[in-house]
Amino acid sequence: MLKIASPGAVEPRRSDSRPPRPRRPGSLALTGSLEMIGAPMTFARNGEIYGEGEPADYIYKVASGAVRMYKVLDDGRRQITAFYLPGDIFGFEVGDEHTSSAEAIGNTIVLVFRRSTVLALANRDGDVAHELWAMTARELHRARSHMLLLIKSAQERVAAFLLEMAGRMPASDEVELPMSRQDIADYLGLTIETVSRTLTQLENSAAIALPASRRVVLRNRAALQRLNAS
Amino acid sequence: MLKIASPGAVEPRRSDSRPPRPRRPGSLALTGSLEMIGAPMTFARNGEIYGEGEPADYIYKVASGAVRMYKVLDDGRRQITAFYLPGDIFGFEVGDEHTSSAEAIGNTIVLVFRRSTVLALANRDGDVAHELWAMTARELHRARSHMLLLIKSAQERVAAFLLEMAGRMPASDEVELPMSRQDIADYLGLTIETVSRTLTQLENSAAIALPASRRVVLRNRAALQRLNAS
DNA sequence: CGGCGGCTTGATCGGTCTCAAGTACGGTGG
DNA sequence: CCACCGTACTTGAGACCGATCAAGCCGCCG
Repeated sequence: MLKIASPGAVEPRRSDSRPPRPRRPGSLALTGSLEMIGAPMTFARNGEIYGEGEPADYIYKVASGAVRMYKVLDDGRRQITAFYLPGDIFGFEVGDEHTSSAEAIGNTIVLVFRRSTVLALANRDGDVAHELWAMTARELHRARSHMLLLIKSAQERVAAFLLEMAGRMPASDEVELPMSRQDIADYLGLTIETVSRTLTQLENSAAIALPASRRVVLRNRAALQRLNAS
Repeated sequence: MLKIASPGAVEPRRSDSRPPRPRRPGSLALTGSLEMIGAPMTFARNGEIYGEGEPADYIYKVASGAVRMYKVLDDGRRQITAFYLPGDIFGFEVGDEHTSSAEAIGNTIVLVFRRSTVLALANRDGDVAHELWAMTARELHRARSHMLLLIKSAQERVAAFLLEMAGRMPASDEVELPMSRQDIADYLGLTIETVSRTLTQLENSAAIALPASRRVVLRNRAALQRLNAS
């Protein structure tokens, strides 16, 4: 239990200077009650979007690509707490500082919003305030589900992960994974070898197919569900 | 990984009929911005306060005793997501249903508040709304810390648990644990045997003393901190 | 005194980690 | 177009930690 989880080989660099200036506008629909203009911002593969402890001045919405949010324990182990896919909003904090770090997984475009603007809006409009609260509650729900994941066996964790990703993707039977095996491992609390082995087991038992290492075809959802207790 | 976590031997029974009628008033300070009257309600040891999926019409504050909040996987495994001690507020949901179950650990008195009252108040007062949001955010923070726990070794988990409990108790060097080994195990994602063994290890290494099975003296906080990576 | 539930301790088993090669793939330069 | 390289991924063998199965112990209450 003293292993380093290689938090990205290449030193991450944000590909843009931080405080962004609106260029092409993008819209953030806070589930309808709030429509805002965001500045698009591009991050290179493994680029740091923000770090734990930094001031949380901005809120982000994934336009394309994918984002991992994580914490690093002081012995180097990394726990990924969430993946964010196109359409997802992240980086929103109640306090003034980010409580986790966020990085682009591949090349990624996010829309950026000033936190102060959103908070001001929430102060005037109760519906907006409720939206923000509901967002935090959804994160809480996801975190609790994730806790349940972490007490399961390797097979259950991987099966649950695949089902979760499939549910969040447009074409829901063929999943294109944006993240590496290491990312999956750090999300599931496993090692990369165990993730790899488990995937081949699932392939051998005809539950999935792996036409490419990052492309997963769900061949037998029922079998995956069965593995995935509750 | 197919073990039953004995979700309470005796069938839990609430010791009071559910919709409570105010008797002796107790106060709920929502960190200052909200002061409310709550009806005291008593639950026997292992009594169910509410179940997952039930309507979330009430909010609770622990007056005395302790409460466990948990989810049960369909194979019987139980994950305790949180313990609530005197002063703690729990049972608050953004949606209309409880997303977990809650039980009294020992004989417990809670103060009960109508959710609708609190929500109405929040609609009129932005500060109250912010308080509620902050409460959810604190829960999120606790859930994320708990996730980090679950990827650690048994020693680290138990050490972290003891430090957490000590930090939440009045006398912070001698901890009186209200919960059983089974509860601790289900909280930490371990078995009761591993929890027990780990405690004796910690005692043998002089990090703690165990004058009674539910009484823990923190004898060497530094050693516990050292175990507890980040 | 007996019985029972909660806790501890012991012996063995098994799943996941660890260490170590080997393989596939994508990009770069000749 | 192909040879080369680096990175990501897979596969194998062995070790280790925590789970499992099984007794025993302790404190409490009838």
